Amino acid sequence: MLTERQRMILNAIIDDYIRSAEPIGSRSISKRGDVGYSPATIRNEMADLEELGFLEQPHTSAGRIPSIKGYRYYVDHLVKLGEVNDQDLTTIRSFFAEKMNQMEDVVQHAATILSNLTNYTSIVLGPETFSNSLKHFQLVPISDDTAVAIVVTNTGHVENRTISIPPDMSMSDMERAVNILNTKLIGVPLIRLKSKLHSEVGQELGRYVDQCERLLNVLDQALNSDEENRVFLGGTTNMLTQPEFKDVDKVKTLLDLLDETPTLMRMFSALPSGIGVRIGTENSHAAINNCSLITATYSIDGQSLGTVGILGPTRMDYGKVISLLDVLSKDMALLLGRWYK
Amino acid sequence: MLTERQRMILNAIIDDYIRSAEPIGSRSISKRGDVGYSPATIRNEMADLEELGFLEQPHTSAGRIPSIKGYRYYVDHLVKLGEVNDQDLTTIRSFFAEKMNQMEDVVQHAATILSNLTNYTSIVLGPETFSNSLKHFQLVPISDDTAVAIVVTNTGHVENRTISIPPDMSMSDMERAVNILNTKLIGVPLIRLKSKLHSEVGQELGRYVDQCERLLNVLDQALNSDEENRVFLGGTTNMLTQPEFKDVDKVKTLLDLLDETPTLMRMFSALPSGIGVRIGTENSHAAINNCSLITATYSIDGQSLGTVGILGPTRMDYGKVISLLDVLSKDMALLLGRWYK
DNA sequence: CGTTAGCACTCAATCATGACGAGTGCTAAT
DNA sequence: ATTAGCACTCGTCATGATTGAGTGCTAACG
Repeated sequence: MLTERQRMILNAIIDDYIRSAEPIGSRSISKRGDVGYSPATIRNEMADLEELGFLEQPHTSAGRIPSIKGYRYYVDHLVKLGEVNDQDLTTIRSFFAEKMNQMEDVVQHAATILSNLTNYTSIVLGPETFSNSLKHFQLVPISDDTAVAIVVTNTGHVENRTISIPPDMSMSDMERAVNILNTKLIGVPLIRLKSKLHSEVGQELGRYVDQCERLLNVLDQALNSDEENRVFLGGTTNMLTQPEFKDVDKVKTLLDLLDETPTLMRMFSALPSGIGVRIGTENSHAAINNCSLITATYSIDGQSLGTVGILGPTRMDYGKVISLLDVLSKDMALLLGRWYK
Repeated sequence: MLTERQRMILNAIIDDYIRSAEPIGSRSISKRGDVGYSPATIRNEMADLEELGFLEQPHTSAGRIPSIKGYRYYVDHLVKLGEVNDQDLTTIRSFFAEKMNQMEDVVQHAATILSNLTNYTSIVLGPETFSNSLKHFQLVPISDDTAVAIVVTNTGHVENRTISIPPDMSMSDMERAVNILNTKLIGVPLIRLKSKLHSEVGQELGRYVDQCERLLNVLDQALNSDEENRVFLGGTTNMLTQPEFKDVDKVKTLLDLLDETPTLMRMFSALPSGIGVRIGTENSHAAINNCSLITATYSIDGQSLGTVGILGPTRMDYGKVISLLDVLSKDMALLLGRWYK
């Protein structure tokens, strides 16, 4: 489809544009060591590339900038995935070497590292919990009519809710209820917990415990695990250093989007496993139509758990980011293994 | 110190400036219904007020804007604390009416309400936990060599950490250890937990349990309660709508500050109880030298627990914000009472 | 004597103008 | 097929004139 020379020129333009953020002229390409043609020749090729839709011209007498299609071709055929910088690698390793005693720490760390190394914004989706199974359930009373319900999953994830104890419920009733719940529900995936609670456990519980229904209702409500806490961000302000965000209004729409956890969750739910690249308008959400989102899923024993992602301007260092995400997603999976064995 | 008329004019200027964000001229003050003087008279008074340091002039032929000193005087003597808007009040009440089953939810809600109603940024410091006492301690093993340590306080606050189980430690040893810890440590304030762990419990534990030291070390490390999670923000992007933040660089320094939880904690640690107003350079941190921070502590049974705050431009609706914070801090204390009785 | 009308003055903001330069497209020469 | 040369386009920047909001001062007024 494209001649070798066209590919070379396209590649050069995009590389330069990624660095400079300014339209690239024929002269500057010609002057690069690796292209042995005069500006005029380059110009001809550039005109062709524009006609084919790979380049755009902001205005008549300006240089060319890559179009979405151009970036897409670059990512699919041209970009070379360099090794990750040695220095970056040691940064990752030393950052991860810290003793972390919560899964959330690992995920937040990953987000921070990513944004630090790239100067873009990182979005990391922590391990999903709904496929975890119940490991331990407990009620700790903290006053006459309130208690804390604690749920521990097989991965060590802990959730807690304050619930109201139905009046007239005795201590012994509560203990009995907890015992029944534990024997009946351990090993059940969280996602099936609610239905199982009502269908099977309900009757059993009713036999031994008064006020059973009210307790069930309260628990029912408490078991809505909050998926929203899975999203971790890093370097949200890095975008402000990019020239494409000189304008405060653009910044605001972007930052507002980043604040909307549910929207982010939805964005990440429809991603391919492995590396995924969404360029500009390929993103469904209008607020990031001049951004690119690169994602990589991480998995343990073949089961995909979550996603690490980098959001940057379309003019983004694809090569670096892709290889970085690749390395980091694997390192992260390794680290999370501690909770998953 | 100031004549009645001067106070009146100063008040008018600040009120108008808060609304318009633009230097106020003598003519516009004169045209207001409540001031019965010609522009010339106003000008004379304005010149005096400037000489006294209450007003500033951006440049010779512009109107006047309030100085820090002017705002200070306004806050101390002039501002009238209106009733909170009825509509706002119902917003608060209905927002808080939702059933919330975690203390953090209440605090996050408060931050959200505040930023929504004011269009400024809210910073809320949740209840401190270090004066809480231990209610319940537990270890839940999740694999051969890891377990989750769970700490529940008397206020229902739950913290959890993943710890490594020393090899060769038996299940029964662990159970025994947990029992000892529970009997010895319940009721002890978190802040004294670590020292007590080593001094008193250590020996007792050593008698019954092997590997006691290693277990203690692991626990020791796990008990570093993270004070950082006390900070909740709302409406961080609201600032971007303020004309004083048209400039992306200013936005960045501000947002970077808001990301630094430890700095925020330090800022909030030196606040007066009750309502506090810090105007412009009265704030220690350079990044908010053109902002004002208004704070209100909330307390239960006379004990101050945390702080709600609003960060806005110095040109901020002090009257509205102060009365709003006053109402909200009390409502919030009421709601938190559930966990504190 | 306090208040106000009038007037000269200042200065930021706005807009039109023109020079500049980076870059293009086309054509003709190599 | 490649390239040198040239006319042309258009955004950027500096310049200068214009406008208008606002001031300070002075003299007149009640």
